[in-house]
Amino acid sequence: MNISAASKAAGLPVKTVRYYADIGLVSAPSRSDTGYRTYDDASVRKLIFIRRSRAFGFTIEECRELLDLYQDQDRTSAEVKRIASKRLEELEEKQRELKSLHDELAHLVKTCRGDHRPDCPIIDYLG
Amino acid sequence: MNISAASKAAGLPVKTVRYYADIGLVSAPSRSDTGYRTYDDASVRKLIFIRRSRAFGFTIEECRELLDLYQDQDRTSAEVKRIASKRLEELEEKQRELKSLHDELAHLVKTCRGDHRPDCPIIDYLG
DNA sequence: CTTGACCTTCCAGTTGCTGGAAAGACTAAA
DNA sequence: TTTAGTCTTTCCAGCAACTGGAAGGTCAAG
Repeated sequence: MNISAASKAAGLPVKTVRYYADIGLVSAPSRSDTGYRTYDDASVRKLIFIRRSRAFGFTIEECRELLDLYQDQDRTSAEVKRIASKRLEELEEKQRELKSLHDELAHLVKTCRGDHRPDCPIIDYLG
Repeated sequence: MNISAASKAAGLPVKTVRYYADIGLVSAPSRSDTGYRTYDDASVRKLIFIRRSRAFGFTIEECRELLDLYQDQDRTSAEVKRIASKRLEELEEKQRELKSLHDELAHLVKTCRGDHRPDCPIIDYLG
């Protein structure tokens, strides 16, 4: 499999696939005689794993840990759960932040008349 | 006012205050004989305005527009409202994304035993 | 044989700062 | 007056996680 086939199979841009090997997140793929990267199904599975992990917002470093655990038959689910719980808490914190920002901005937008005149509660609040 | 006094008054790091002038978000401050930046109350008010705008997640470019409107006596509140509404929609979109990620991850974390054994629904889901 | 799609490497840019080095300026105490 | 300590300056590099583009080699179809 050349890189574009692997990228399609993994659902990641070609550039990103190369990037993940550059930073050592996945091991360097083997090369054809002419230097083309060649991928097998196992590599694609790892790329998919990373894509899904990234979708949850895990950092590259966390993806590295998760990938290690994925490939470790002696892993404990406790370790996986620890990493996931940490991310879950971050998501909850982010949700709280977002909600408070949202509610405040929504209130301002609602009270702004949005007409041709200059007076505006949004500007007043910011200034 | 030297830069550190202005930074304290505005609630922004010194580096950030310099940065905002570097990128032309605020105008370059006047300088003392020895080259120290000097700030007045009006500059500080603009910095505070930017800090609050940034807190809502407005990009630097949006802050630029908002600041222009702030300083424009002939602005229309419609223009302000348009920018704020756009941000509000983004916040709502982000909230939806976060909620769906959260719910999915929360479910996985809940169903993971988190013990010494390797089997784990989180890893299963990612892989 | 040519065309066009693919592949390579390398370098730069994105966003919004932040850190650090080297050097000059100011202030207060000894 | 010296000295120490705290400003301040500029400039350059780095963060995260890619993404874009240039210059050039490769491959398959017609």
